[in-house]
Amino acid sequence: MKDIKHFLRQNSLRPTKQRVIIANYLFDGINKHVTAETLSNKLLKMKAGISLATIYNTLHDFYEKGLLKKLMINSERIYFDTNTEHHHHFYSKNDQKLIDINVDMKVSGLPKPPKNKKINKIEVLVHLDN
Amino acid sequence: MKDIKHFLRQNSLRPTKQRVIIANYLFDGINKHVTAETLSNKLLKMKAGISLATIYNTLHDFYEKGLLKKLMINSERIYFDTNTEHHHHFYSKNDQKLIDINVDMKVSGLPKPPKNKKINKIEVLVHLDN
DNA sequence: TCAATACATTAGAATCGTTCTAAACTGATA
DNA sequence: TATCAGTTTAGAACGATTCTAATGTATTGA
Ligand SMILES: [Mn+2]
Ligand SMILES: [Mn+2]
Ligand SMILES: [Zn+2]
Ligand SMILES: [Zn+2]
Repeated sequence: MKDIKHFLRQNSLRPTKQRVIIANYLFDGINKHVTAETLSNKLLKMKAGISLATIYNTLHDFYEKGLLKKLMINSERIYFDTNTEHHHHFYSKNDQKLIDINVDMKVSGLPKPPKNKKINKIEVLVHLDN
Repeated sequence: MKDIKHFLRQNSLRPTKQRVIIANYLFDGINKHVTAETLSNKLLKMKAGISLATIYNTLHDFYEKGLLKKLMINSERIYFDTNTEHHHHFYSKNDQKLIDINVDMKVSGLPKPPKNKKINKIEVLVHLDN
């Protein structure tokens, strides 16, 4: 992303020092799956001393503006996904890693949803061994 | 289940008062999705004064013996499923409820897994609106 | 330019589901 | 029935996340 400050402003987010650093990292063109912890570690390596509270705040702010997707994969932590298109994932529990599945998959044989409910979205999670 | 004590013994679990009550409820022939909290509430209504610690212990003991499946649907709580067959779910975030999808669904167009990894299982979660 | 102010950052406390600890209890066995 | 391994339990601890409230900063309009 060339002009992160402009990008943040466009999304009604003040381009603070912290948000610029985080947005520069997250939206560098390479899709990422981060947790508060993995992001914090990455920022520490970059010598960016951003508090955990701000990391949580920023992830949620970005999420609220639709810049990130939330993935509820396991009960231990929340993943945020920079790929906001509808897509599926490989998940390796072993190395706690997600990999995007961008090809168009089809689910067939789906039964009707229960009365008065309608399908919002279908999520396929492919668990990997090892 | 007719003989819960025998059933527990068969699974190398001592048929204690608490386990018998919980197993009688969980394995009554109707598949269930419970959390520690929903199970605790149900047991309270049945006037069974079983501590939360025991509820957690028992759910995990049953899980370890393969009598329950664990479902990591969201980051707020762990669901245990009495249906241990491979199957999929409708999930209503709104009423925090899971519904089994027992029909045989097919996922087509799945790409190859990454090098050195193989597919363990495919889980389809159908999110319901409302 | 520069207050005034609305918004953002932060350390640390609080929350909450879950796990751990260690003392009391009980089912299995002889 | 005594023994003891396995179980239950209250309450403490844990860990991810959220909250609080004090401090800092981006924005803006005079
Ligand atoms: Mn939890
Ligand atoms: Mn969490
Ligand atoms: Zn993704
Ligand atoms: Zn199920």
